[in-house]
Amino acid sequence: MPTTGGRSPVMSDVAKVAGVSHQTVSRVVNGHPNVREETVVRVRRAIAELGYQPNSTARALVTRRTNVLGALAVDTTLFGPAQTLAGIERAAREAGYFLSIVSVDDLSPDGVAEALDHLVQQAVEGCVAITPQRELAHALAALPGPRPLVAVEGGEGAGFPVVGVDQEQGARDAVRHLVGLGHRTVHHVAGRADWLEAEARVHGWREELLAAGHVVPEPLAGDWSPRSGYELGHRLAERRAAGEEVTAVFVANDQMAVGVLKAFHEVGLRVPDDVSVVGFDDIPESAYLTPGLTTVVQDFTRVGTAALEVLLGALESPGHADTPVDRTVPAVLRVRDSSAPPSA
Amino acid sequence: MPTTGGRSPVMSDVAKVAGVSHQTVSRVVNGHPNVREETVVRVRRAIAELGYQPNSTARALVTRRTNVLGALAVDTTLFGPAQTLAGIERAAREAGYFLSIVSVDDLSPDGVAEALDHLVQQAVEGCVAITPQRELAHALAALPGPRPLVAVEGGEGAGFPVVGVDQEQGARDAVRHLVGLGHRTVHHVAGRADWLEAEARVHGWREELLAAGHVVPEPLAGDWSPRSGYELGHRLAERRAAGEEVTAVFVANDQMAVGVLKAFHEVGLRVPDDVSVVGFDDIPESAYLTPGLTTVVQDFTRVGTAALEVLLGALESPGHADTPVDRTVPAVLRVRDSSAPPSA
DNA sequence: GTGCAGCATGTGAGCGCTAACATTGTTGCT
DNA sequence: AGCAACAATGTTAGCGCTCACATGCTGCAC
Repeated sequence: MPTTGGRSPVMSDVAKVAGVSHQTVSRVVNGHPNVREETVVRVRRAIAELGYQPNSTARALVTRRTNVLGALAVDTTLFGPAQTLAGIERAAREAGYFLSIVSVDDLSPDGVAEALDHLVQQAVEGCVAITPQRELAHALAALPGPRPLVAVEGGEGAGFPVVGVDQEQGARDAVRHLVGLGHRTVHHVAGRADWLEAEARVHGWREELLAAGHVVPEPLAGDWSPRSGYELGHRLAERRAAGEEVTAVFVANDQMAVGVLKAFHEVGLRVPDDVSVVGFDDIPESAYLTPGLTTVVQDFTRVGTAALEVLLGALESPGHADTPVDRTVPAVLRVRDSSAPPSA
Repeated sequence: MPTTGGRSPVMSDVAKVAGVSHQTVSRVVNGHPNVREETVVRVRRAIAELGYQPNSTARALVTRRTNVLGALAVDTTLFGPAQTLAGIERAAREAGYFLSIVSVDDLSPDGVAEALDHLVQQAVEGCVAITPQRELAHALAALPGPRPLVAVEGGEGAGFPVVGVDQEQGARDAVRHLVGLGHRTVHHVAGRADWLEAEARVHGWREELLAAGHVVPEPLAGDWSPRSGYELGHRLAERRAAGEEVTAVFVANDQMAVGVLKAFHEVGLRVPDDVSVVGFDDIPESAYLTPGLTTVVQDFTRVGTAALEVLLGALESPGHADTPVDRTVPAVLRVRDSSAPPSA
């Protein structure tokens, strides 16, 4: 058995064993035509014998293609971003790319710049950025960074394509559902004010209420966490106790809805008998809460896939990079037990 | 202003502008000593002027260090793996490494081999594998793949270090808590049978029950999902209706506990008055369920950090690779409202 | 003055690969 | 027969960088 003296075999080692030139080995490895079938077999055998692995670094140096895509993520402990990331990862792998991930916790321009730099240093060929916060989207648009870049969930008009779920439509569907059940107004527990998704949901909620000719109550500002939902749920209960009409609540995400449900339960408010509750996200637990939570489903996997599609498109035809195409995935209302007509 | 004729500037461009040799530029970039202060300044200025970015590929080719670590993840839509991954990512970045992620959905040897190959192709310097399933851990041990490798949450004795939470201790704490409250036995809704964590929790539960001299009921096999918790919750209620003593349940994760809670609620079983429920994971919702869920907290971030620590250790002293050190992070019981002494 | 550290810098080679061109031998067509 | 086209292979150069070594130069001891 031939040896390469301790170091891992390189192309010329294979060439020697197969009795050809290193270039022929390269041709076989890269599937070029015009190599005699018998030669291919010989080279393949030599590769197997030596356990040769092409050196992707050397290849990248000469081809100027690293085959690496970057992903900029925010808090991946949240349901949505984590799901989206998973979708991106799968799509990237299927397209033959590696995916390098950097998550950014520090939203200041410096923090974002550092994260982007990390990606640039790695010479990624393109990048998907999950940018649900306004601040992040702005920083991204202002900073130099990897290009082409596709934004997910926010940052319209910043000069790069944006892919995301139609938040506003989802919110309107939720409100329309409640109004359709006969509620004369719908309260809103909003997500973090600096999140674009929160803003879009507030907007959709308000517009739909306005369109229906209903009163628009003051929204309550939450932060996505169950805790804030719990606190605001109590606030809502107080409003009701004070005589305000509180028969339906649209909560900006399911985690906060969990808190709202608990608060209502504590003060003896029954859902949906006394108050209807509609959430957003459809986390796995939602169907099994008590009562089962009516919510708006976001297909995060599809968002991830779509984002990668757009990115790959930009990679293939760099000319089109200036004409950002926004891709929107529809949100779908899933009705369960937490929403019902108002009692009398 | 000097130009590089369209192409991005390389080291020799900087050298020309600064009036030094490319090697001196290299020294400045890499912070070598023995460069005159004035020269450093000149080179720095030239770098800034040209917007020079060192080519990491070329550097990697000659140094044989890619600065990339790999992460093999399973279903990142689950709470635990996603959290762990986030911890790994952060630790990797802080240590100056890039992190390339590949998630494996196909647990067959072929699927795992493909995922590993993806990492090897990329010439990662080391790899963290999240391996909660027995099958995955086995495939990993049998297959050639990136080395050094650190396993998270499973795969003891396979020849590489393992980092994880002490599942068994967590389970025992949960059971001891319930037994301490006066329950004469504790039922168990288990996780997916092919998961090592599920197995460890079953084991801990059984041992603790045995140690307390109590009856060990037949565990119910779930699959981590709220749905299975719901179904098995009903099964448990039937057992109770049939006269069996069901006053306490240890559920292998919080998501299933959500389903159990719903099932109990449907049949009029009050928690904790009629039955105590203890979960595992402490997902963000747990504190805000009704009632607040007593559960076992796993510090996933710490697991991720610890895994990377072990990996970096192995990277620095390859000699020690043969003496796998297992690192275990303790689990902590968090008592809330869903557990109480049995009634009468 | 000579010798020899030691600092500051330059020179050359080569990492492992692919692209471009050069070189054969083989075919087909006039 | 003669020449073009093409298939199969080899040869050379170079991607952008770092390493090892070579070269000057200063300063200081003898």
